[in-house]
Amino acid sequence: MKILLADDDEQLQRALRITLGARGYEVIAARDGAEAIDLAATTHPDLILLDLGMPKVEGVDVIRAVRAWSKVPILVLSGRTDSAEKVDALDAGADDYVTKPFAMDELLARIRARARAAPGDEGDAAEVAIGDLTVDLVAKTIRSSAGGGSKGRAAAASVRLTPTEWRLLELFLKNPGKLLTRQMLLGEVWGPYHANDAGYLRLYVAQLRRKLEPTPSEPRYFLTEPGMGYRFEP
Amino acid sequence: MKILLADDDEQLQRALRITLGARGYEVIAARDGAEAIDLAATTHPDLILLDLGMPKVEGVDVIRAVRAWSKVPILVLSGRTDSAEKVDALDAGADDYVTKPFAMDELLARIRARARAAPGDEGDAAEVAIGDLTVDLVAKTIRSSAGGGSKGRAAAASVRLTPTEWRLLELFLKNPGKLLTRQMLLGEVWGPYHANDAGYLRLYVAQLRRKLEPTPSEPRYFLTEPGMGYRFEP
DNA sequence: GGTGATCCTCACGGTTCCCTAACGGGCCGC
DNA sequence: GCGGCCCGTTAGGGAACCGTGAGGATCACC
Repeated sequence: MKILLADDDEQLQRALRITLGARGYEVIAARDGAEAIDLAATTHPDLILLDLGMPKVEGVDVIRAVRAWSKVPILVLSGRTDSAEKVDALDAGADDYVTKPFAMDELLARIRARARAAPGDEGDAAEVAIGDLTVDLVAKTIRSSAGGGSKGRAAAASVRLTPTEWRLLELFLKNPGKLLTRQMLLGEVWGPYHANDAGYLRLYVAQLRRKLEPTPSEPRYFLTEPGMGYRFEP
Repeated sequence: MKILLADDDEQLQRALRITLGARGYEVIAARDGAEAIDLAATTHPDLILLDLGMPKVEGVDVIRAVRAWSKVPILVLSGRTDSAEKVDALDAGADDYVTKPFAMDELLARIRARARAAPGDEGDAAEVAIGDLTVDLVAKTIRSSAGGGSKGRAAAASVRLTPTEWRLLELFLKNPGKLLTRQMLLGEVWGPYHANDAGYLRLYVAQLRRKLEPTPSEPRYFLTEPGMGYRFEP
């Protein structure tokens, strides 16, 4: 359970880091809005604790930027008690709003509530079949489904994906049949600032096809939707 | 959007009923905990507004009883500010906790946040039927509803829409039965600067008809309103 | 310091899509 | 009957997009 902690208050950040760490959460720290957006994209946290009023990027803009490509729960911390600010943050996509000062056990309970609602990543069916290959998302392995023991090992050795390829493949396999827009794919894999560089995608989709499709020149599983994006069809 | 309002405070209940009703929510009222559990089971609300400290059944027990069989979002209202009570309610399964007195616009924003996170139990409202075809607006797919196995696959494969056609179709499907003027359609699809170029529309409406209507020459779903615009009739 | 893998940039054909233009048919007023 | 208006249809050019290959930049590891 990774939590992205975005707060510029040194003292509060240390206290939260210790408390959350003791509860078994893995804490990633960001000190301004830009860093928060960046880390949200690169580390894929399971929850974001966001302090409004950080330097560089306005808090509501951080929420909007993250929501443009991710549904990760966002819990806002703020010293402001205006209901207008709460409404803005919640409508921008935040899931909860806590005003400082707050009781630590209440914050922890709200974190648990958000984590509970979040779709469990390590749910079921970590294995997906693509043609003659079987992909295991948790073990990060690909083996040949067709019976043979030694042959299977040999095939597994021949199909190896790079980290970026795994991130991309994970997105496809978790959204079978659905259209994934370029914007969404680029945001999830490379971060929100590269949402316009379409060149990356073509290259890595081509590599996935070359490694996973039976006939890469005529894709059957990783389909192109011209002008919109790509689609994984099981 | 149905909201189950469980509150024994007569005055607050009336105020909430009026406010929520004005926002387009359908309000179901319960006056004690037992009635709340009962109505939650029989009416299947989309969200529960629950006041702690109602007679007959303890608030936290209501939460547990509902959570035993449903994941409907529960938003707790309470006059108690103890963090211990908040923790109990949240850990029992509540999704949010608001202390009275509260600002009405904040409550509404929190309701929107909870409603946003709940994508509906199973029936995706994103699917619309047009004749023998079923359109899924989020997955951007069109498949044949009629059972036929191989024929269905073939039809699904043959119906592919371009990005502009999807934008236009989305407008029609989101405004069923309503007249859409040329001005409105052109502005939404091609931007505000092309509001007078009527040529685009004829072309793309024709393509939608050719791809979706059973008999494109005699439209049944995408109707022309001469001199004004078009209308989608489900 | 060398080596290998990974990631990104750049440039080049092929395909798809979008828009322009022109033509035919139904409806209305004259 | 006749001409104008609006709608439906078809064909074609230009632009954007996609697939592919080669090569440099960066980093981990030996």
